Amino acid sequence: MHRVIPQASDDRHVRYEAMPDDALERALATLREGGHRVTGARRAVIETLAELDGHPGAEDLCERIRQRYPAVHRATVYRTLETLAAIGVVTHVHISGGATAYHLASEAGARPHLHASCRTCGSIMDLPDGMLDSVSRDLLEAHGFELDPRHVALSGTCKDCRGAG
Amino acid sequence: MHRVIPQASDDRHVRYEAMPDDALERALATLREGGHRVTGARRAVIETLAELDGHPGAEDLCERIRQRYPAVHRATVYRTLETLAAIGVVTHVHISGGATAYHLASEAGARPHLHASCRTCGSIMDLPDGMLDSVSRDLLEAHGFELDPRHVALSGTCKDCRGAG
DNA sequence: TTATGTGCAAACTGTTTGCGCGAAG
DNA sequence: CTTCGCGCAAACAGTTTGCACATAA
Repeated sequence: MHRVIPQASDDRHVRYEAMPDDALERALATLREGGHRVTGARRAVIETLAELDGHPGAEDLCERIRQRYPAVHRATVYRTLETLAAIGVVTHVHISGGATAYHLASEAGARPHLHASCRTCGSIMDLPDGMLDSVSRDLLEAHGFELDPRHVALSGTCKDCRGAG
Repeated sequence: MHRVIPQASDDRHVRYEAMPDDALERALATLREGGHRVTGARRAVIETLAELDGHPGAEDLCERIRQRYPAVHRATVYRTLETLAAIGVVTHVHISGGATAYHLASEAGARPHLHASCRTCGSIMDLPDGMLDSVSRDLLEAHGFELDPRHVALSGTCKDCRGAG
């Protein structure tokens, strides 16, 4: 695969707000620094990640990628996400009863944070990073357990669903 | 080949360890009260649940059940667990990257509690139920989100694995 | 008798893996 | 030219579902 990327000028549902190219180039640099190769598939994954809002799962990414780069295979997306996670370019959070959600670590406004997912509607909300600090401390002191609060989303019912229910 | 291990074939009350009959009968009563039928498969699931220590997943249960009641199908185990959960006879916790864990709600020493699972070794530990109370309060006040702290296990690294790592 | 539960096979979601080819370096 | 990454198919774990038959009430 070569750098023949149909950077659509006719994009109807693609918004380039925060200019992903910047994030893209930084990600590619990190990839090179780690001794990894820069490939079309990897560009595609990073670019798509930069473009998608919310908390897309791997399958969401696959679907979106397929629209522009039909040659990029699902398995490659998974492998790429794994690689990118390993070098810190993307972060992921496991959602109870759903797909793992990914986003670029360097995304604008994406400093470290926690997640909570709604059991009813599946929506995911971001939470302040320090929210579980005291629990973490407790857990470590009392049980020797080192909590990784960013690794899994908390579960419950969101505002809207509480209202509706 | 007889009785290397005490077996229950058509004998309903073979019990080599103490007591699950009590929990079993209570569970069956709840089942009846809810207008559900008492069946062999349901007995098998409850009995096995009472017997297994730790935090077995549905597949663990299936395997154990198959040893004694080979006719009970995996799908039935899942459906039974769903039913029992609905009427409050069993509780379940979703484990990140693993199987949902079940246990009898009425089990000895099984008052409500939280769980944490080790990302490295997969072990599951019980935690005091109130551990996330202040976080719950925060979440509700600040974000309108109603946390269900028993629904998902916290994730991190257990004492042993921290030592080893 | 009759609704409810069951066994079975098959689908399903999310993810991983072995294989040989092709392309990045 | 030598790896590393790729596409592909297939396997995988955990769980759910449609169907026809069995059975508890």
